[in-house]
Amino acid sequence: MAIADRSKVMDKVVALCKRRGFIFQSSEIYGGLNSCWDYGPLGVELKSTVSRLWWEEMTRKHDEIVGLDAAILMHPRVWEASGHVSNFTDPLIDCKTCKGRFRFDQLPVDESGAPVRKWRLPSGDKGESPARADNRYCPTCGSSDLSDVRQFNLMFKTFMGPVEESASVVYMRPETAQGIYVNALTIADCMRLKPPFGIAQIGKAFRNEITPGNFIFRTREFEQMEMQYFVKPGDDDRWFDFWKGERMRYVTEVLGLRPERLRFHEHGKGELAHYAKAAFDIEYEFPFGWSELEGIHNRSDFDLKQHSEFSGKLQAIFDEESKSKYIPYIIEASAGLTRAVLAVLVDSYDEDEQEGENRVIMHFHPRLAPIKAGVFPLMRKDGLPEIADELYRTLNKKWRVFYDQGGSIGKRYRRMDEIGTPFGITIDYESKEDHAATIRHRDTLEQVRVSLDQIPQWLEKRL
RNA sequence: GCGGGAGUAGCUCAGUUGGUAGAGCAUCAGCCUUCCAAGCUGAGGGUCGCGGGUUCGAGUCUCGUCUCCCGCUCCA
Repeated sequence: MAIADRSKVMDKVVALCKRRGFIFQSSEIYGGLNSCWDYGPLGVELKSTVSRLWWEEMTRKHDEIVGLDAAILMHPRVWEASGHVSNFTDPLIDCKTCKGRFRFDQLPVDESGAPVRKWRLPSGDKGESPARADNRYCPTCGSSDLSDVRQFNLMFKTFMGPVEESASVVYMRPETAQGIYVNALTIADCMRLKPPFGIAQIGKAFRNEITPGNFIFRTREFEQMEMQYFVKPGDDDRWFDFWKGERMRYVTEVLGLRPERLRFHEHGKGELAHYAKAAFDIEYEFPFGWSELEGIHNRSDFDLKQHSEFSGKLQAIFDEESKSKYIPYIIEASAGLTRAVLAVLVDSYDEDEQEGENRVIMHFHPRLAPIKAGVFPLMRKDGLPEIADELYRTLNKKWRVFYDQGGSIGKRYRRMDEIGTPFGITIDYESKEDHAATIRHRDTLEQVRVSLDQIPQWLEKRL
């Protein structure tokens, strides 16, 4: 069941995704576009299933969590308040000797002599252009043969309106969270919510990553599933722990990822981001190494304080007990949808080698499988296709089911194994007598005989 | 963005000193086949990543560009 060389799994999954219509490169007939991927018929089924399960997990299981779909383009001031304008703009330089790349402000300075090199720092968004003169060197190889400073802004810019003036510059959101923060009080009002309450959102975000890569793991256009939970200050630690537990349960029970490939990491004080009071990562062991799947953060009142200050409108909630206003704390559960899809793909991939034959199997949980069952007439004659076709039409009203009468029965099973279809339903000659079919299980290869009119219920129980 | 490697059919590849594109698998049609792929017959599919240049002629030489893989940063 296990694949000896897991490092090859990425390549195999990428190839499978292309071959069988899960995910392929954007604009491929024009040579492709770096870091952009299109989700094909099976990929979109898988992705939307993962996001639907997340949505149900949030908004159905918790009465106090409501949904939102905010615009991708937001007022530019939002990103000043959030800290993205200043923190997402990195001055970087390259070492010409060892080819390393570093942030300018993290380079060590040799104080022994008089300043030799004058640095021209590109102006930031606020128009500041600090000039500096000193002796910086490469922390790796010690060389002082360094490139000029270049400004990397991780936010995509675009223009609002037909005229490209700087006044109309807007950013594509680099995270979905801010859409929730700026609407939080409106939503609390119109839904009559008091802390603790949550707002869930699934949507695209854009980051001009310096180095995208690893298939859909890090892309410049990506999809997030975020739930921001608003609580009273003082309750935040308790809710932080609560959501840690909820999210750990989700990745194991709902996504069904193998426990041995999951680990949980609570950040120490030194590694916290500027907005976070506490952070907890859920990491998955991808073929390329341990990487973050999602994070739970205690963002304190940082975000709403910032928006209060920048907008001039206090983002606070009235507390009946104390008759005073307070800015709620935010516990954030932020997951990468496209990362979850990748984790499910590589976690499911398996090869079964017998006598030189190689069977590729995607062990999707039936709940996640893009196609739930294959319906096959054993022979393409003697009325078997008609029976199979009728069953197919019945089942396909409720689930995505695939009808196949081409090739030997074994070949049809393999085709379904490769795309992770959990059940193969075969109509044989006995079906004409007993009105039943054989259902073959993808993982166990067990076969059971189920009456034709019982099949919908039988499937229902297992999906 | 920088350094290294690569780009011929959906996939894996072949293509001889530059002479005008092939194989296997896959796909489709038909036949065969009574439960775990690759038996038979036939068919479709490539302006050789894209764009210039050299040449009578370029998959083959040259330049540019795009994309992918491996490192250097960042994070969902």
